[in-house]
Amino acid sequence: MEADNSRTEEYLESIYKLQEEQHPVSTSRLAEHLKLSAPSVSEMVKKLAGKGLVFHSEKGVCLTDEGKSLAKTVIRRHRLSERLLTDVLGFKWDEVHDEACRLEHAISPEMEDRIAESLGNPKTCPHGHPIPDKDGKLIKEKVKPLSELKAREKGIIVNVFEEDPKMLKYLASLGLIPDVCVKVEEVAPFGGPLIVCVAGSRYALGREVASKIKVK
Amino acid sequence: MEADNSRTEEYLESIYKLQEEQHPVSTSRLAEHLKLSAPSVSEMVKKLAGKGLVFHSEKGVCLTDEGKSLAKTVIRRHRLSERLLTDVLGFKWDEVHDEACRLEHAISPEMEDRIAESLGNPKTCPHGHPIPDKDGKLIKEKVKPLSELKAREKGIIVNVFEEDPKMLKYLASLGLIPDVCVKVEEVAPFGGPLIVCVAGSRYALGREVASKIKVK
DNA sequence: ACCTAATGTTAGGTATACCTAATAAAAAAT
DNA sequence: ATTTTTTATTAGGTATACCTAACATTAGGT
Repeated sequence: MEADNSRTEEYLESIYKLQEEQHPVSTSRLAEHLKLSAPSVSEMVKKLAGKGLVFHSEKGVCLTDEGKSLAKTVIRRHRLSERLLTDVLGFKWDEVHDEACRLEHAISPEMEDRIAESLGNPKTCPHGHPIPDKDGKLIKEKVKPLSELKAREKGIIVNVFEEDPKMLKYLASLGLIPDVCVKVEEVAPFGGPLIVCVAGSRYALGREVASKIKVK
Repeated sequence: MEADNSRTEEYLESIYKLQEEQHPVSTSRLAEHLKLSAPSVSEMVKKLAGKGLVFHSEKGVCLTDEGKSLAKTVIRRHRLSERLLTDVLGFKWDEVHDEACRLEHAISPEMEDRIAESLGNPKTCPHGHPIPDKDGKLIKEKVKPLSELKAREKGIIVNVFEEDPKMLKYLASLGLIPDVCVKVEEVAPFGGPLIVCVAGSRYALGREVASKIKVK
């Protein structure tokens, strides 16, 4: 009876992402991230636990090995989809997130393989996030937020922790995309903006924004 | 609340296809095609009627203009997906149907446009069926089944009315794919096989199979 | 220690899309 | 003309995944 796993996949993906920020994931954070009510999430988490994909620790929800593996598969499909959308179909990096959110649940293991192969096994998505390989291995580079650089320090953008299309469009317009070198010229005091230099141009960048740009 | 139209799309697509063979579509034919029980279909059809996508005529279910238009959109997405899968991702024509059945519901109007553009606005799917254009126009070539050709007659394969992967694989192995010229050498009597000539080779082909190959 | 605020779960309810069993109506066969 | 078969629908039921309202539990703040 052709199970529809898309809700399960969506939950696991969210749990995985939240858990990277802060380990055991609370129901409320998960509900907020999924834009669902707390009871809905509470109930669904119980079902996921019943399927052996998550378990309840003291402080919140944790993925089991199987759950983590499935989550990584979904993330792999999401990021491969994004690459397909940009590299083959000519989408801009600010247009791909929502599309990929739908595609990730419609991709078979075979298609996953073929996309990866056709694109030359890309290591990252257009936003610079690592694409887990078939075995779930993924290379996390050691990065820090651009906002933590001091005046006169340089860094290379690794990834951008942002999904809002408007913000992404803005960042691209400044040339703030992965693999680009940024130099912090000045850091305004009292949480003020950073003056950064990208490809010869200078821009003032809010702390909030800068904290989402990860550099090495 | 982000409606999930995939079931609606699936029904409309089926109705459209069946209606091409025989105009008003009976509930039972539809149920058989969708592999669902008759009551399920009966109920769903009522809902589709409520949404103004189909209506009940004397003899069966008919698509409204809106329903037909939506059906063609789904078919366009299905066939564009198939082309993407073969032309870009290296799938064989016998591997694409099921993949496309899932993809067709995950494709936005924007993605539809980009696929079409990237592939140079293809006119047909890998099986030779026409891809409706954005306005729902589609060019149906005048064809007849290969099985209706007489001895010594020639034809060019336009499309193959078959979804079974095994059969498609077999046909491809004989070179029986769109745009190929076939000559019927002999027609065995009493509904027996046809002896056909394709690219210099001769094969015996059952009537059943030959009837699914449409030529011009 | 006590009250407030945040967090989590029960309880009860909705919509969607499926099912089987039974019934009604229409078409085909005898 | 009557029986049989096919076709369609109604009735009643299931699973999934969502909801609000109410209650319970835990954590801080003073």
